[in-house]
Amino acid sequence: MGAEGCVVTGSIGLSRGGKSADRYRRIYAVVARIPRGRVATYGQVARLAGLGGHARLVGYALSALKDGSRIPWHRVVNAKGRISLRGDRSPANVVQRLRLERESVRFEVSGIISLERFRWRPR
DNA sequence: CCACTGACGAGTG
DNA sequence: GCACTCGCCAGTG
Repeated sequence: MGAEGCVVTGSIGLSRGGKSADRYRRIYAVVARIPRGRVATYGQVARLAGLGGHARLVGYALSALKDGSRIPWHRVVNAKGRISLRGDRSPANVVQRLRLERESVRFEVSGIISLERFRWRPR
């Protein structure tokens, strides 16, 4: 799908000065480009968005997404290849795993994804 | 303005 | 591989 043209409508309540809002927009734009069946890490997304070193912002930005947004947030995992949402106590955790498995992304017994195999490598 | 929290990551022992 | 620390940014009380 042409994710590049996907406009982000998910405002987070930041109406002032646009610095922060612009960062969020970049983050969403990158996540929207992750192809089906692939995953990217928070740090990777931050780096691709020109925000190297701010992986935490990516997680913060994704947490602000609403249900129904077109952003494939489930394709973002941590550096260990593990799903981590609010200390593993959120139902969204299960949703993420199910969505990924449905895209053929396999989980190992330890509950992690082999980044060697499924990491998105944009060219 | 300060303290605390939160979908993280890299470094250290 | 695990536990702990520090750095970074944004939002809330």
